[in-house]
Order: sequence, then structure tokens, then C-alpha cells
Amino acid sequence: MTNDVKESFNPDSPPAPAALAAKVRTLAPSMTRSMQRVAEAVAGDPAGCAALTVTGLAELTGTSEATVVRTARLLGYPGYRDLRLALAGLAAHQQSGRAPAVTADIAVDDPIADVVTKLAYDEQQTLADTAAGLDTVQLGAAVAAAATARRVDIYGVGASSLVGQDLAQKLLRIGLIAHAHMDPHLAVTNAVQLRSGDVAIAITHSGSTGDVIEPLRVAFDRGATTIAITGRPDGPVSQYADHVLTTSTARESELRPAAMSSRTSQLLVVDCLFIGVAQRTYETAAPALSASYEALAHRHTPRSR
Amino acid sequence: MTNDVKESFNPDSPPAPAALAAKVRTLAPSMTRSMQRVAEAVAGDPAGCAALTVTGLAELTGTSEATVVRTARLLGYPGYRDLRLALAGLAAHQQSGRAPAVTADIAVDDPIADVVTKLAYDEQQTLADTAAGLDTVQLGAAVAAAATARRVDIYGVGASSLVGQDLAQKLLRIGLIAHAHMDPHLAVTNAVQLRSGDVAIAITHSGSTGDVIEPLRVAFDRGATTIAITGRPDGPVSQYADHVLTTSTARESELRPAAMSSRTSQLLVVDCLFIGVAQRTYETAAPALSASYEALAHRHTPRSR
DNA sequence: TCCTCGGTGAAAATATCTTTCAAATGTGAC
DNA sequence: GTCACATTTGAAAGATATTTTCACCGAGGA
Repeated sequence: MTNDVKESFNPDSPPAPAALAAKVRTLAPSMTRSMQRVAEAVAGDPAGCAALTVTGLAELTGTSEATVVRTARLLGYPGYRDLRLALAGLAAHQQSGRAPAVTADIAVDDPIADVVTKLAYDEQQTLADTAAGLDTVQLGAAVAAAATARRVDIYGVGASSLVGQDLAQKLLRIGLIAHAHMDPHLAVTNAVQLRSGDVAIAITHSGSTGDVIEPLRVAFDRGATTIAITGRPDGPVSQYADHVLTTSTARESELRPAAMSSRTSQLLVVDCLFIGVAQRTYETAAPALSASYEALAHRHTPRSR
Repeated sequence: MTNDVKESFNPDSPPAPAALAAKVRTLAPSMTRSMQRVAEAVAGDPAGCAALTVTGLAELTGTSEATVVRTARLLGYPGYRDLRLALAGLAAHQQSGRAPAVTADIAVDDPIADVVTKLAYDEQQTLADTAAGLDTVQLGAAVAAAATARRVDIYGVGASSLVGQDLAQKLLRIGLIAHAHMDPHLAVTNAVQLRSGDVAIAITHSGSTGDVIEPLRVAFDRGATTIAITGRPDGPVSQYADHVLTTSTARESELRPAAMSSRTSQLLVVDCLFIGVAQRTYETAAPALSASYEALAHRHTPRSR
């Protein structure tokens, strides 16, 4: 019906991306009074106008729908609908511009929304740092050792204990024999059993956690291949590690103890290790993974809705 | 309980800014086939879809206008018009800003360096999605409840169990009475003890893990404030949750089971919860944190070299 | 004063979006 | 397998929003 005259109306411009304010200024002289009011409103508050219908904008500016449409045309759009779409884009655009200003520390009186933003940002940063700082040669060696190990023992206490359990869980799921030791005494006791061909992994952010170093030392002495995942590659734990995987030490604040960001970093390393192993043992890992998935499906209750 | 509200303007979510793809992924399972086709088209080519009318999009996806509108509603918009507006915003956003879109899957023969890069990127993405999709009102309510709770019980099995332990550990460190239950039977047994003023938190990615839902239900019935941390806010678990915190559902691949990315998401939510509580109880939290830090320092062996 | 003409908005015409409703499809019980 | 029931779906009716039409208004010039 009316789509035949689509492009004959606006000879001058394709839909302007962000230079809307400028365009308004340029075209203002050639506008009539009412059109100027509309253009002004649009340039002044793109986001607000994007939320309005033609009628709404007409009322806001004290003009009529026809004038609004005419203004939209003059600005280079086929009609108001398209101007509105562009406006929405612009609004999102300038909103995103303010985003990167979130490098501040988390404060006690931060609103919860800021906490979420800052925390996510920090953790993203931590991940990037970790990925950048991770020695892929060491990682490759660790993967090779773990993939062919007779058994894998993992040591971690405190927050690192959870990371160790995570790794153990995952390795178990792809058919490896892995165990995360949480009790330091039992860890040492078990480490005595290790020998060449076995793998021992110590996880400690500080690099100097005695309870973790001790079993690793024993494993090392017994001839097992030892791996340290630590934020302090120069720490004592590295003495007894054949391969050291470095986690990043992110900023910590009063409200955000080191444990929090180190955990993110440790988990990334652990995940990389896991995927590396899964790749190398793909033949057995893939079926094992789907089998465990199948088994779990039965534990779910049907959706309610 | 976040059941949909028919007539009000903003049912459950404010117009999502950039987290659309994440939202689509989260809600996809609860969508019908045709709705999924629409959602897919929208997530796949926001810019293209923003240029289409309802009818156009319906034809493109081989569905009807009604279905398109339904999908828009499900995604949290009052109607298609608003979805379209948001789409335009998104398009502008990703055109100008960073939209690397290097979302290649991790393959079996990827070199280890690529694994690290891709994994870090994926997790960063997951964090961003989670942060964007997290309802800060619900979070605020959850924080308020937890901060003043007589005791906090946490339920999680499998991978979520570790997240629960992490949360419990942290809350304990700032002086709260928190416990992560790993045995479903004991969890139920303990849930019976809860009453008004207590808080129960269930962590389940699928939203339908019976072992976790059951204790939460008991706690709910007993009058405790219940919180669900789940990737499926429409799942059965939400029935018994006063506050639902949504984690993002990232893409999973054969080598990268869902558990891996859901864990990242869950941990972010848990961290936010923790920091929120720490803020509210700062007077007691701060000394408690430094005290536990002090206590641990003695467990470290001195640095070598 | 009267005429002309661009500017303007009310209202009609059209396009677009939303809702309703019944047919089609799937699902579970028997 | 068949039936009863619930869910999903699209066609068409209904409601809004946008665009177009057209007549009115008022400023400047003969």
C-alpha cells in the first residue's frame, strides 16, 4: 500500500547512528517552530523519548502527531517508528558509555546492585589475569601426568579444599581415580602410598600452607609427579613441585578476603587441567561423562509449571 | 515465589539491558518449540530482528504473530514493541562496543593454550550474564533475611554442594551460624527444626533436584525464609522459595559439562550474598574476618628464600 | 482589505500489535 | 491401542499506534 514510496522521501541520510544531537543542530534552522520543539525534546532526552509513542511525544511537546512524524522524516528516518528505534539504540549506547567506571573497591555502604557489578567485574579481571599468567607448558606437563596417572591425590585445606574437591569430582566423572584429601593427617598417611606414576596436586593460595606442603613433600620423596597450584610460585610449596601452576593474586579488600578471588583463579586452573585431561582420555572420558549425566537425570523431579 | 503477574507493567524483570542472550538461554527450556525458534532468531540476530515487524518475525521463524508476542512476554517485556526497542538498543550496543563473538566451542584437539583462552572467555561471559540477569531486589531481600537470621541452613548436592560449603564457610567466618548440609536425609531432619526467623538456602542448577527441594519444602512449611539459587527460576524448587536468585545457564559442550559453568555463576551469586550480609553486619563481620585471618597466619610456614 | 501560502493539528486511513478462540498436536491413563 | 485431557498453535478479530489527508489558521504582500 504505502511501502512503494519508502525511500523517495529522505534524500539526504541513512539512519544516523549516534550523531543525532549534531544533526538536530544542523537541521534546526530549516525546521518550523513546532518541529524544533520536537527535535529539542528528542535530542535532550533520547531515552525518555524512546519510551513514548507518537501521541505521547506530541503531547509532551505540545504539538500533534503529524508534526512528530514530519520531524522524524526531516531527521532522515522513514517515520517515527524508525526514529524511535534509533533513539532506543542511542540510549543503550550512551548508557554503556558510563559502565567502565567500576574499578572502585567495594565499600560498606555500596548498594547491592553495585556490589554485583563490581564483584563480577573483579572476577572477570581475575580470570583474565589468570589466563594470561598461566604457563601453558607447565599446564601441558601437568595434564600429561594426570591423564596417565595410576591415581591422583589432591591436597587442599580451607577454601582451597573446595577447589580440590571440585577437581576430584570431575576427574572421577571421567573415570580417573582421584581423591581430595581434607584431613592433613590422612593426607600424609595416604601420600606415603604414592610412587612413580602417581600424581599429587597441592592447592594453596599462599604457597606456604604447612598442612598441604607436608603431604606433597612426602609424595615428592616417594617419586610421584607433584603439581602445585599456588598464587606464590616462589613459595615453599614449589620446592616439592615438579610443575607449578600459578594462580593470580587479585586485589583484596576488607570486605573481600583473598580467599574469594583466589578461588576463582584456582577454579579456572583446575578446569583447564580437567579439560586437558578429558581431551587426552577422550575415548573413555566421553562415555563416562554421558553415563554420569544419565544416572543423575533420574534424581530430578519433573517440572511443575 | 515469582509467579507471573498478568496486568502490571513490569512483571518480574526490568527491561533487560544486554543480557538478552543469557536470558534466552535461561528461559529456553521452559519454552515451547515455536517460541524457541523465535527466541533463537532474536538472540542470533538482534539487529536483524529489530528491523522486523511482528508479522515479519513470525514469517521469518515460520510461526504466528501470537507466538512472537508470547515469546516477548516470556522474555520479560510487556509486548513485542518493547522487545523490539530493546533489540535495537542491543544492536547498537554490540555494534559499537566490544562484540568479539569468539564463542567457539572447545574441541577435542584444541591445543592447551586455546583451552585456557576459551575457558577463561566463557567464564567471563558467564559472569557477565549472571550479573546482568541477577534480580537485585530479590538479592537484597535474601541478604536482609540472611543477615538477621538466627541460623542459615544450606542445601546442595553434587557440584552445588561445594558452592553451599563455600557459602557456609564464609558466613561462619563473619560470625553467622551457617551450615551446609550434604546428606539429603540429615538435611530434611534438620530442616524440621527451622522456624520463622531462620533462613534456608537451596542451590540447584536444574531447579528440580529432589534431594535439595525436599529440605527446602520442609523449611518453607516450617515458616523459615527460603531462598533458591537456581538456573531454572521456573523449576519446581521455586515453589517453596520466598526469594529466587537466578544463575545463568551458559552453553555447555561435550567436554564442558553444565556443572562447570553453572558453578561459576553460582559462586558469583553466593559471593554477592555474602558481601551483602557482611555489609549489613559490618560491626561484627569486620573483626571476625581479621580474627580468622590472624588465626590462620600461624598455620603458614615461613617463606623460603 | 483581500489573497496566497506555508505551518499546523484533527481526524480518517493504514499499519502494527495484541487478544481470543478453536483446531491441532502431544501426553498420559486405561 | 484408544480415549480423555492438557498444551501448543495460528487465524482472525480487536485494540493501538502510526501515517496520511485535508481543512483551518495566520503572516506577509498586492
